[in-house]
Amino acid sequence: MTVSLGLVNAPRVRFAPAPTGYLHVGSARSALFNWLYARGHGGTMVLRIEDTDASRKTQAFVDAILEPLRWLGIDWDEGPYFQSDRTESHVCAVQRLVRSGWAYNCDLTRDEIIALCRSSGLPEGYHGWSRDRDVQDGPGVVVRFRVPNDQQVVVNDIVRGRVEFASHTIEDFVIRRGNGTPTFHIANTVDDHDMGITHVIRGEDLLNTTPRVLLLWRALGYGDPPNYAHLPLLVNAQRKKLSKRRDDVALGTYMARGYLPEAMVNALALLGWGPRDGVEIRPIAEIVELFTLAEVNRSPAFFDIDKLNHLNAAYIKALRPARFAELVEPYLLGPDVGWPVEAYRAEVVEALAPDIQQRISVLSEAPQWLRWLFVDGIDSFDQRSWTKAMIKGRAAARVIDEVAEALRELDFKNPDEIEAAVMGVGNRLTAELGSRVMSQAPVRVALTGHSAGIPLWRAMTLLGRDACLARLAAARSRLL
RNA sequence: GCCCCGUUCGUCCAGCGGCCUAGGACGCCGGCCUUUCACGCCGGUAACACGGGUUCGAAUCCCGUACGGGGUACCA
Repeated sequence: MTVSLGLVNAPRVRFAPAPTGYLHVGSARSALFNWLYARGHGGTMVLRIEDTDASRKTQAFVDAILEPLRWLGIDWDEGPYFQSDRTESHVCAVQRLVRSGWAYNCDLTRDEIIALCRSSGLPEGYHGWSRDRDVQDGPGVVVRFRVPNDQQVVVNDIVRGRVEFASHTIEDFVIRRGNGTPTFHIANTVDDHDMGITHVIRGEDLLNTTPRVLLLWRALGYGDPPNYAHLPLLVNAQRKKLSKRRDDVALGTYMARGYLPEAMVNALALLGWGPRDGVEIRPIAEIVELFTLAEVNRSPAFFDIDKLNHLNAAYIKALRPARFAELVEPYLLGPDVGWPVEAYRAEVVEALAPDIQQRISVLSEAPQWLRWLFVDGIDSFDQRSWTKAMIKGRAAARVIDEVAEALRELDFKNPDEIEAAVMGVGNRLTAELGSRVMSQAPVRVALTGHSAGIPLWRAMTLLGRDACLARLAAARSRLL
């Protein structure tokens, strides 16, 4: 391998996901930490798809990884390379190991291995059974690595420090399957070497495989191995490693729900690491600057959706109205949004943007705050809101009648006039009836179907006089 | 079983031998603002797993125990 002199110290990292059909938040975090390290050190980020069996080298599987990475803004300088394209090199390495005596053939099945353990009284496992049997290669015959008997294999982990493994606890693992394909260990070793990887940054679940790679590395005469950094796992509320089945781990679902990539990346960066100054919400450029691998935690982190929501809400609030309107549009034009697409008006959404931005934490919550604006009339009232404002609220019918009367006079250009009219009714009735009458509540429910919403006067200006009067009348008729 | 890793508020993070009466953030609770809901602001709740060392001094270093997790495949 040749390395140009000026770049000798520039690190090369790699993100090496298996194509499983989607990108996992844990993988995304690994990708991010690799990326942070590379970007912070003028390094190179290599993307390598670990499709050892090649059956998953399809555009769909690859896109399922690349698209979320691009969305997050995690870019790469080389690749994607495909492990399946490099099978020849891997097999070559296996052959070299066989020739040099570091690896040998084995034709034992799982059952035979178990039987051997039983009959010899050894604990279950592979005890070098075929080491000296001189098995001939052929179909179904695997190649195993001859793990040295009494050696300490040391992993100098940037995150965890020195981790030692006694080689006798590692069994002679398979490096080439019975069908001739290389396994993860050998492929990884050869690829990391050939690609000049200087730092392997990945999840702690791979820590135990590292001594094997180190052993292979040495047997292959590769020289100094890469540096390793094993990140703490991301776990669920039960403190188990995030799993596809149990947990909500696909990046795509977060994308779809309306999390902003900036917020997602910011949140991911805070899992297993934190800036010393305690400032959590900050631009990625600053995180790149502050991030160091040695500061990464050693204990598992729970991926807390509440925290994510908080970050996302903060990022949404910070959006300029025009930008917010642009980003939220797909959510307001969705199929089950509840109003016809023709009703949608982008300029109104932009005008209301600040009102919506402060009320939602994910973009997909936007429609519920704007429904009243785009529907033809209120077809369903929120039950609790109706009960409170119309039934329990005092004098709802009179409020509606008098507000409608007052509104007829207005041109609806000025929200202040509308406010004065509605509040005037409330104050008048309060004086007349001798106890507080809230005029805003029934009006709001009549016009929007809900007791919670954006400032009423603004909403009414947008609705216009005719719509307001019609909705007031419709609600009023339900009160009889 | 064996191997490896870990353990600071419910959660995430800070703390790298004295600045700790342990700090920030999320959540939760209370208050202020407000004739809606929010936002914002103010305040509160709540943690160094346990036991031994080392040291003048330990959340910080060492050992052990407990608990949690990961790995233990012809998955990666």
